[in-house]
Amino acid sequence: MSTELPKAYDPRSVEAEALRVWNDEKLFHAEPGDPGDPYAVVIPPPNVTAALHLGHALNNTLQDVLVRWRRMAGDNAIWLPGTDHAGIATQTVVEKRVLAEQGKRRTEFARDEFVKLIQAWKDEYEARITEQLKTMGCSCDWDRQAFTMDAPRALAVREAFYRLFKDGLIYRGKRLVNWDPATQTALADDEVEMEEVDGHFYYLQYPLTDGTGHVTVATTRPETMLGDTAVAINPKDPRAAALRGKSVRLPIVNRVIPIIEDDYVVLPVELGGDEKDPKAVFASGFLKVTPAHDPNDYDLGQRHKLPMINVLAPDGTISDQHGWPREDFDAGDAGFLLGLDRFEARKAVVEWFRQNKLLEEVKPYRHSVGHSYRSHVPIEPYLSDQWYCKVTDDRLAGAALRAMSREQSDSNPPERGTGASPVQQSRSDKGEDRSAETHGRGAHATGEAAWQGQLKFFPARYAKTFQSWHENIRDWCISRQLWWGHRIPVWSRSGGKPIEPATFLGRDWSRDSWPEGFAAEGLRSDLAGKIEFQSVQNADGSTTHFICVKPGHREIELELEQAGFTQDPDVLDTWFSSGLWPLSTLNWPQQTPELAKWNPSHTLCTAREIITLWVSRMVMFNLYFRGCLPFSEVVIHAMIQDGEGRKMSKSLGNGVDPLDIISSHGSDAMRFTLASMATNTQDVRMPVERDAATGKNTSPKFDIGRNFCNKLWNAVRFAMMNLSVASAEKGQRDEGTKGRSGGASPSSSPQSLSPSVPQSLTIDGSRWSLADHWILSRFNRTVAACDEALSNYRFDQYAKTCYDFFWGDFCDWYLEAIKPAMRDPQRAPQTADVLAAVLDGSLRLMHPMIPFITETIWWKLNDVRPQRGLPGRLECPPARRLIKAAWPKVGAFDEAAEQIFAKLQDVVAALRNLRNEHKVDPRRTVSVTINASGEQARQILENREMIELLATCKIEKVGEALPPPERSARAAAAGVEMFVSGLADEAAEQQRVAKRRDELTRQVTQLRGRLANESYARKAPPHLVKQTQDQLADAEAELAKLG
RNA sequence: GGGCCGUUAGCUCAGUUGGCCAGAGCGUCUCCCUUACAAGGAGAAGGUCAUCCGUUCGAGCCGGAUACGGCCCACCA
Repeated sequence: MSTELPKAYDPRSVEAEALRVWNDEKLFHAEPGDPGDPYAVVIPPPNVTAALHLGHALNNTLQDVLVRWRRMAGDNAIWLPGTDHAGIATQTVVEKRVLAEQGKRRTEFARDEFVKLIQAWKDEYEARITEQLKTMGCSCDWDRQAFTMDAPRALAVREAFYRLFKDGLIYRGKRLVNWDPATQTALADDEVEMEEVDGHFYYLQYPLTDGTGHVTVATTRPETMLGDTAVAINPKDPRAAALRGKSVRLPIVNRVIPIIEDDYVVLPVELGGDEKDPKAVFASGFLKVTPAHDPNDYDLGQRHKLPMINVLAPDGTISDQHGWPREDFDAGDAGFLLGLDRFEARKAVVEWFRQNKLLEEVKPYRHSVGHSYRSHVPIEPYLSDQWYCKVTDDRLAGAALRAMSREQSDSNPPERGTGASPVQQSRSDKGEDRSAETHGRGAHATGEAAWQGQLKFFPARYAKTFQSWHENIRDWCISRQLWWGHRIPVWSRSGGKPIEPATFLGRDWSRDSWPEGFAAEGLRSDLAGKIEFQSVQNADGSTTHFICVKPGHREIELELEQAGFTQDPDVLDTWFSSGLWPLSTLNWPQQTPELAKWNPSHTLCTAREIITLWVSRMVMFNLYFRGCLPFSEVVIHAMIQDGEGRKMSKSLGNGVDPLDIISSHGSDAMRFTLASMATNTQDVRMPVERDAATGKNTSPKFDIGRNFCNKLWNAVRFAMMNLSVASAEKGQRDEGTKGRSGGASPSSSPQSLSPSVPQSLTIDGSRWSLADHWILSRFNRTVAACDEALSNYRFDQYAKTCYDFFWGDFCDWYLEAIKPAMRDPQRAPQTADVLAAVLDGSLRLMHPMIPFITETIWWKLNDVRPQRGLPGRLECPPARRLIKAAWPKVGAFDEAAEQIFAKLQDVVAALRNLRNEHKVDPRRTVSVTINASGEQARQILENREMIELLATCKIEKVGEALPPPERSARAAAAGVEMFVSGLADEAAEQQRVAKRRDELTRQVTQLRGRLANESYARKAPPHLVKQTQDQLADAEAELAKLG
């Protein structure tokens, strides 16, 4: 057994070995039957688009801290890992790569062929991500690693879809979606990024059909005029009356469209519009209405029952193949625009108006335009058939709102049915009445009592984000025109294909007319509960039947397909499967013991950007499908920005691989630094440097963690040398006292602590010094502070508490203070008991944050000194592996020892300061005379050894009213006066004294002023007034001594 | 336009219900390779707490306004 440790800590030498042991011994694995309260964390599954960056490292460090902490605290703790297929993001990445490498587009591949390419990418990055997490020391239960598209998760998705479909919470809708013409898919509102662009306002004249003139509409997108079906004017507009009932002839297409009145139309400034509203400034008062290409116009169109004319193809070109009626081409001359891209068409339309003298004006206009977060092209509002999830239903968003902690939500919580709902109702109650009859929360009623008001956010302010999102929620478009994702489990008869045979599944499918609703009328009885229907009336009067098949019934799917039904080609929005994550990772819908044990999980740890995208959906789904919350506490941590304050992201390419940092600083150093950065703030900056030699990124910010690890390592080196010696001696001593187990003294009765702690206070024959009492008390305070910090998810405070205790108290003071005792054979064994116990406790305390180094040291400590602990004072239940060792319990504080020790620290600091100011060589021992009375004199004398060592001095005399020795410098601290003799620098001393006098004078003036203030004396709490008086007295006394 | 967050030392950040001289790490300066640690030790300098007004005996902290920076939502007439 070697106790020799290398002088500098080398993370590489220990991290791999610790990982191997944890892994081989399956120490991250948990079983539902294990003892302890359940504590589960589900990982926010990283996207397989790319490797992890430091933002993920922060996210996962925090989770690992929590899981390791709770595991040590005795919980049955589990951390469920996995990755997300990230639909559009991953497909786009692979499309780009294939185009770059093979020069081929997605459409040149067969669907399953291309999916295989994406699958290969996924395999590669999933492996890299897993490797990164493991190298970071994440104690995930790797036996349960999941992927949002693997078989168990696919089952969960299909089951969820089927149930929502059955309950009327999924419906087919023709709606304006955010269409990305580049990737040709619909985007969720959250996937649209607003960007400021320089555009123009075009003023177009539309002639009135009665030949009495024209109206001028203002638009930034002139090409959409091809789809105009009305011109609107505000009824308050003075011109409205004269135009009532009139119509205009739309240029180019010659369509006759009505002039309608709607107060949505903004009045121009000259007619009373708001000057601050840019719209009013630019408005003409006439609004062209294009229901198929603008969300507001769509609403207007609905209100006025206007036709919708779609003039674009999915790729963003002008097209007559998607709902633009033939008549327009017969009547007008729009043909020349067909096939033009929307931006080319814009120019062509403007040019046409110019040539026909109908272009009144063009003004430059800067405004924000929605762009695809993937392809970065402008979004086109586009009319298309999509699947929607009716999250506006009370069973989803309403339930999520009720789950919120009361004290965190609004101070005046929304009254149900009033406050929050008007917006919601006006949005959701149009044409979505399919689910009315299936409503009812009866089944979840008992559950609701349990979860209502239980969801908490840390920091609490993020509860507002969550709340306002749900109060203003719109139905969620869940279909995506992609190949990478969960295929929508709905089969339909499309394109008027004949059904062969016409009768199957027990009913005649040649009929177009079906009864309303989802009744399974006429079906074969064995199909009950296996399929669900929805029928939709098409614009041409025909009916489309949509059939959702319950998972596990491939034979029905085949039967449908043989009969001419086809499965929907679209896939589900990636958040649909992510939203099921807390359920699906535990293999829901199967009722597994794991599910029963760990759902709800406890804490979700994520970044604020996905509170709405992800957290919301998990809450809604878990409440809906299982009647309980997915987790009760949501921790939103800071986002890591680069040195310029930009978000760290793949697309910006400023991400830093945690493995780079681990190679420059070590995993523990990275984790420590990240934890200490996890404050209550929103963002933290991380200036990054690139190492020219290795090509890897690094940052000096991580030095703090590396230095701390090195300090820990070296403190242990020191302790080991002493413990191994001491334990040998101790063995001999113990033989004389009838075979007590390895130094741990049996707990007789813990001593009550006298206020003045004599140096020789003994427990079971062991003499404990003041420093021993002090460090134990400090340790207990540290445990309490760590518990507090971790319970409140203040990882920075946890890190700082450990840092301050270990470096500031343990290394700087305790280890120094006990050096004389460790050299004294009489005292060494007892002191070693304390040293070993405090070191043991410290390792436990810091393990969740810096697991590798603490685990490694733990093993060495077990070798050198297997039995540790101070019975009744600091219990150290033995454990082979630190990861499974018990979390420390808070013991008694020793106020008296802390007070006295603090005074001695002040005395030492004052002497050191004096030495430095007088430029005394650090190696030179100086002579000190101390003026102190009674109790203080006694304390100084009792701890003389420590003071002399720490201040490199010799205390010559301690007493009352001792005269200052010749040529001595003076210092004051903790109410005692010190003289250091033999200091040559008279000038320095004069300067010091003068400076101190100034300080004191200023202080006295200030304090006198405060006390002279009558209201202060009257209104401030008495103990503060007393304190002020004492301070004044002290300052005046010291000033007097200075002369 | 609505909402949220931030502004504290040269840099990155703490500062708990208002109450000692506003703190830490890095950087800077001085001294020291002392037997755990130079990735270290001892000490020092450095802040009108963004600005203004208010509440209070007392404000970095509470209230109001302004400026700057960032984020979220809404909005492409």
